[in-house]
Amino acid sequence: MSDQPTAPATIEDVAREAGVSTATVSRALRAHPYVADATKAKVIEAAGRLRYVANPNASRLASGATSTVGLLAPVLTSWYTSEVVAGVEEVCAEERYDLLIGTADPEARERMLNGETRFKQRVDGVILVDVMCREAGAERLAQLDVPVVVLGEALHAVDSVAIDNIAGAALAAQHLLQLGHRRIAVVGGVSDALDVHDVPNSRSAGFSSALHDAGVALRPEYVADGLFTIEGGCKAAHSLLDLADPPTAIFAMSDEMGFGVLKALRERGMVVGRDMSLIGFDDHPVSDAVGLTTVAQPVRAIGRTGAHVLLGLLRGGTRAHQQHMPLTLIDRGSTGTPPAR
Amino acid sequence: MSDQPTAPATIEDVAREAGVSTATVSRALRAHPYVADATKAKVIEAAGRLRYVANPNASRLASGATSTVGLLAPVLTSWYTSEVVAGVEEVCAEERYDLLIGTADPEARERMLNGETRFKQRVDGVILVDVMCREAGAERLAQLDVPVVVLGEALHAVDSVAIDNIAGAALAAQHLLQLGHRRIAVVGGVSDALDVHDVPNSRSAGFSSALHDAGVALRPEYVADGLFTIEGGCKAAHSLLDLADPPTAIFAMSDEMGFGVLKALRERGMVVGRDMSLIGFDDHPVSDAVGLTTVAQPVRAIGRTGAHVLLGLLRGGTRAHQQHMPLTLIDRGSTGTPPAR
DNA sequence: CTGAAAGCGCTTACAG
DNA sequence: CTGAAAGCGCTTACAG
Repeated sequence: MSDQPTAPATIEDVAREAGVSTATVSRALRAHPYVADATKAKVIEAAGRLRYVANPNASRLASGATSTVGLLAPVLTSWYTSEVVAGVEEVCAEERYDLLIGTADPEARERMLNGETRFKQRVDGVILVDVMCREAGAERLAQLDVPVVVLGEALHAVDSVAIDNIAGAALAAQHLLQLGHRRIAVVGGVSDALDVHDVPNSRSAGFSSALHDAGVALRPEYVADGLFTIEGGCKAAHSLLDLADPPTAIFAMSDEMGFGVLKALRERGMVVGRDMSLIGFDDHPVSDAVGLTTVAQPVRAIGRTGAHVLLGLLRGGTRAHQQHMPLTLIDRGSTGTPPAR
Repeated sequence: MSDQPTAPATIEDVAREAGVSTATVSRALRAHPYVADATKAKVIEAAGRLRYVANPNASRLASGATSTVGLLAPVLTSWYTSEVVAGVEEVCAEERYDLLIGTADPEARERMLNGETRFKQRVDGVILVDVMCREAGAERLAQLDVPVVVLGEALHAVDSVAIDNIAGAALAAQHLLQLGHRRIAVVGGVSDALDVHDVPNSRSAGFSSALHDAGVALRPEYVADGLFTIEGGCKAAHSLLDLADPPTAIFAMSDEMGFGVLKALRERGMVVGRDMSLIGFDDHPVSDAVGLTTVAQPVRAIGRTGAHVLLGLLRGGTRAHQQHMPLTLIDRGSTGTPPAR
């Protein structure tokens, strides 16, 4: 009857309180079948009275399951990653899984691929965000003793959730073409991979092939590296504007590079949408404020879907393979018809 | 000698391999004193050969420590929070603590204050980010059986790491006053608390008292609610600009509200820094791109410091009490002298 | 449907 | 400095 503020209640306390064995308590509390309804009610009632919560370390040790999902990402602070993480966290919380987060510096990534990770014995499954492991890396991931889901990159050897970057870039291209642009530039990033499935390469491929389909060639001097940063986008835009025959429209492969382009335009006294058309990619939360037209991707949904795919695997489901999330173009006025020459 | 890809090595395997007891393995691997150097070397060598990693659930169950830090925040996706989380994560990784993240919806917050949380028995200590528990809540937190550190709000009953919001807002006020502004408005947020220590109230207090010290009154009609969102900042700015006698300068209590103000100015064809001076608060990563003058706070350092304070407590250190992080004004040109009437 | 008992893989007094 | 043994708090065959 007396409050015992120290030492949380154990399963034995509950068993005693309910007048059953600890085995029965364990079964009753986890909705295990074959427990008489009356018994179950008694146990739940006793557990509630004692504010009993099973010690996760003990149950994990005994059962062998960790009830924890590991999440590895290169940076946590980008808008994209934090949104994905939030989606994963939501689902994990709903499904009563813990989320263990690790930062994926190159070494951590390599260790992960080798199976010797900080996650060892700590997690039931792993979600990789924007780690870019390529198909070769995916094959090594598939050998791991825990299921893995990769987010942001479409893969075959392991389950993945991604967007169709080729189609997304084509969407941007078609929008600019429809407005009448022909001198169209791209601000993107150089990739170390030849793989068309990585982000810069596939957006680049989708964009240039859409131009090509319309009979417009992507001139080599219209391709500038923006490093996927705001500052890089700014510099890239300046270099494009310094050309003898500058473009009338720019596709920035990310909204953040697009912000840099906006900065460059402002520095030159140019008005976006009139003197220069600009379209981004992502739908960053700031894009609405600055009026940036963009190809929107459902970032939080990517995180949620990834978590659901992984939890499905953990529950013995079959592989979901590649999931492609939908893209939509949002016109905010940063694009317009090309200015008269 | 043969590779056993299944079943990770246990402490018994290592003990056998090294020819010692499991107790000695346990001591040797955790740099426990009183282990002969030769023995220790033998054990470390054997553990390495077997790729042994102690099962965290077993060691936690046996030792009673979780080696895990819990982090609770209302939203994970704001730039501010994700940056703080990244700082906490860095330190936790360095110090070999796991990080367990939870979202602090109002109910979770209340449960936390009551000590019945998802973190129960899972963590050795808790970090609260932007939860706004006030001194009364802090006193309840102090009763918890684990140490707690609060970030973003200066408190007495528990350790806290925050900035001096009053001084920061004064910094902004002085900057505008120096430029010659007298008709100065504030875009902030209404607070449900009377407490001068919460963010909107203290920034508001610091700002108006700095104006007052210069003999300038903050007119009631120059105070607008921006809801701490981009959209809210935009609407607030429009309402200020619709006044018969509009201000010549605006202090936005957050950079994101500042972005909204920028949007409103653009919508009205006004040029920031010339037609209207604007200063924000935070130093959001986009602020550099849009040229927003702001009061910068060291967000990642807040996270890192908070983690260090908590780990110090976990290691038996004494309370660190309030930590105030430094603020700096960054002039990016969105402020200028008032326009001639 | 329920219980007694073994076992999960560590850590830590307690002896020596 | 080291080992035998108890114990951390659960889960889960195995019987019944």
